[in-house]
Amino acid sequence: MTESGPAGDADLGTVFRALADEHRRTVIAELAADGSDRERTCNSFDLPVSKQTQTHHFRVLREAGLIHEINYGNRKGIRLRRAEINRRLPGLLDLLTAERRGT
Amino acid sequence: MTESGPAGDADLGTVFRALADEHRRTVIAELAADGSDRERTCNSFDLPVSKQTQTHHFRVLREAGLIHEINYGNRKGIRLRRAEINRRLPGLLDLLTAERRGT
DNA sequence: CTTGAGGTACGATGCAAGACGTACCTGAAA
DNA sequence: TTTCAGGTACGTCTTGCATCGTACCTCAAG
Repeated sequence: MTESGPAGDADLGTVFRALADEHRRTVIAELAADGSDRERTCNSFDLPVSKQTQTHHFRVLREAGLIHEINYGNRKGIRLRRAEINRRLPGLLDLLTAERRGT
Repeated sequence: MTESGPAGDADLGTVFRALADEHRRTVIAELAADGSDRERTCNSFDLPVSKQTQTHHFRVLREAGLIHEINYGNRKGIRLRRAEINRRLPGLLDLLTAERRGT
């Protein structure tokens, strides 16, 4: 239900708003930098915020269509929607990885 | 004197925050779509907000390093910083023009 | 079954941001 | 010089959002 974003109704404003936050940008940049696209846990990003706030951030990223969230009940898997992003917003991930590398 | 943004200290968060607003995104998209890069007036964008709010929006765009504002005293010229943007944030303008064309 | 770590739901809070009203400045044209 | 449209400055209102506290849920491991 309601898979919005790059793979759905792709609102560029929603995507930019999602990526305006440094924590969320860090998450996507890390995912984008790892070419293996393996599933990661929310915890593995070491965000310096409470878990409630993390829930919030990952939800924003999901609603922007940037990630998939796989629910296992008591834990959650995160996966970058690389293909959809590159198809609908080509160049976006490059911007993020470039910033992270300190261009 | 504080030329921030793509041509200066390029904070991607500031740029995304600037482009998260639909009015500002419209401005940049229109500028990007016009290859002639001619100078335009603030009025020529027909933003459905008051002139005070327009002043605000153009300031945000300037502080994000996306436009130049040429002050003539009682009127103002707007110019896209295309070269700097394409150098520091390649692909960004394409994302905006693509959205506007209804990709 | 109990425990505990990972997650969510809901509410509260503090702050940033969009929008406008009023007042004022600037310069071209009448 | 008077007028007036274009812009700015400042204050205010309202909305959105990042953050956290409290409470509850879920499942795997004892």
